Amino acid sequence: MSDDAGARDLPATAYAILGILCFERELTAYDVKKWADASLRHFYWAPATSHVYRELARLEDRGLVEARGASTAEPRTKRVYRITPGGRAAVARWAAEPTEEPTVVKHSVALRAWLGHLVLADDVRIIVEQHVAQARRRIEEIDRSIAVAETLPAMTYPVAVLRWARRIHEADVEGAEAFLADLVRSAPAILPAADSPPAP
Amino acid sequence: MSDDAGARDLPATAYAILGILCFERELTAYDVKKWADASLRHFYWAPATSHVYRELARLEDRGLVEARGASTAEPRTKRVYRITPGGRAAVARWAAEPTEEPTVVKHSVALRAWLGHLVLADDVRIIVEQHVAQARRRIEEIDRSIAVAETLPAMTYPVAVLRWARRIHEADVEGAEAFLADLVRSAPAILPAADSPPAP
DNA sequence: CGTTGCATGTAAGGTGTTACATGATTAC
DNA sequence: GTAATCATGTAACACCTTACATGCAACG
Repeated sequence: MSDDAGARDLPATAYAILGILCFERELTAYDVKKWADASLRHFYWAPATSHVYRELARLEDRGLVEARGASTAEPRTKRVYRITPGGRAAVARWAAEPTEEPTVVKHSVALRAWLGHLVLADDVRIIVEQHVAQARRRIEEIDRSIAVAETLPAMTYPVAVLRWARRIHEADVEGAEAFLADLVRSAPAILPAADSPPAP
Repeated sequence: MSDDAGARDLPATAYAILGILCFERELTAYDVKKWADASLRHFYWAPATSHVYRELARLEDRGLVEARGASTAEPRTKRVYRITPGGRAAVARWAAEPTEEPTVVKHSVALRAWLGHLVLADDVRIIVEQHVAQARRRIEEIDRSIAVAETLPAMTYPVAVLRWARRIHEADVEGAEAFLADLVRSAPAILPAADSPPAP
């Protein structure tokens, strides 16, 4: 038996939550969710609230986190979680481990645009333009996260990763704009429709 | 009753598969998987093979695709799928529909780098450098997909979207390199360890 | 005194994966 | 003839979400 206790075969999500718990002394499940929304979301994923609760319960079972406050018996009372030495060791081991896991970009607007030949060029333009606006707002959110993190010590890695994520989302905006420029060149007869009267 | 037959509440994945079937007259499940690996993977996702089979069966149930070849009764014989008019209408409707669904970048290397403070700076450097190499290979794959698609007519949208995806993955490489440069600046004492002898 | 934010969960169900089993066809 | 590729699925399970239920605290 090796000494990696309960740390076997956890999904990346579990390590993400464990990772969040490394930045503060203790957090409620609710707090973890807020951290995920503010930071993790931009380069990994934002778990559902209920998922965070379930994941923390599992991590507690495995001894990777421990809770202060109400015991499991009393429902609906505040519970504050803290990472254990075992949890810290597990997440550190995971973080140092090289991976072949490919980066996934799940981009439902790009997927729609990919099917552009099925719809009016104008509809494609609309959804991509909307996406550009949304992606710009996302970049502003990242900037706010960076601004907050920069003021804190011991956040140099998170800040560096948020900057990395920022570049990716900037490229998304640039790519979307280049796509729109392409669209204008390849469908000039359709796109100006809003300005010019329809041909008889 | 509206006439949107069996097209209710399908996940984006189902539309992705339906979309692939719009590009060719007919395809086997195996072919669909290959298309997904070559194209979809770079801006959306690559489904497991078994998933493609299950999804095609569901789409057939709903009348959005139809199969030629062996009937459902005979197992393990070749089945070729084709999109139906209803399927084409459903995917066209979906593609034109604006969405607020945020783009997800699921980047397990960035997640590890985010936790850099838990491990040796050298370990962080190694996994990020490895990722850069992998991301560069990914860009080459995208280039090959673009080269193939460019020779085909009616692939202008897929080509434009692949270029968009290419920008995103290029930004990933640039972001990773900037991260590494940051790392050298903030941890100069640790990083050159490989070249210089350890201090006594 | 009502709304917003904090706070915790359960139940049910859909999505997606891995592991496994099986066989036909093509190319060397 | 045998290896690789084509080709099809099932079973079991893990992951994650939505919908729902509950209640306290602070602010206006």
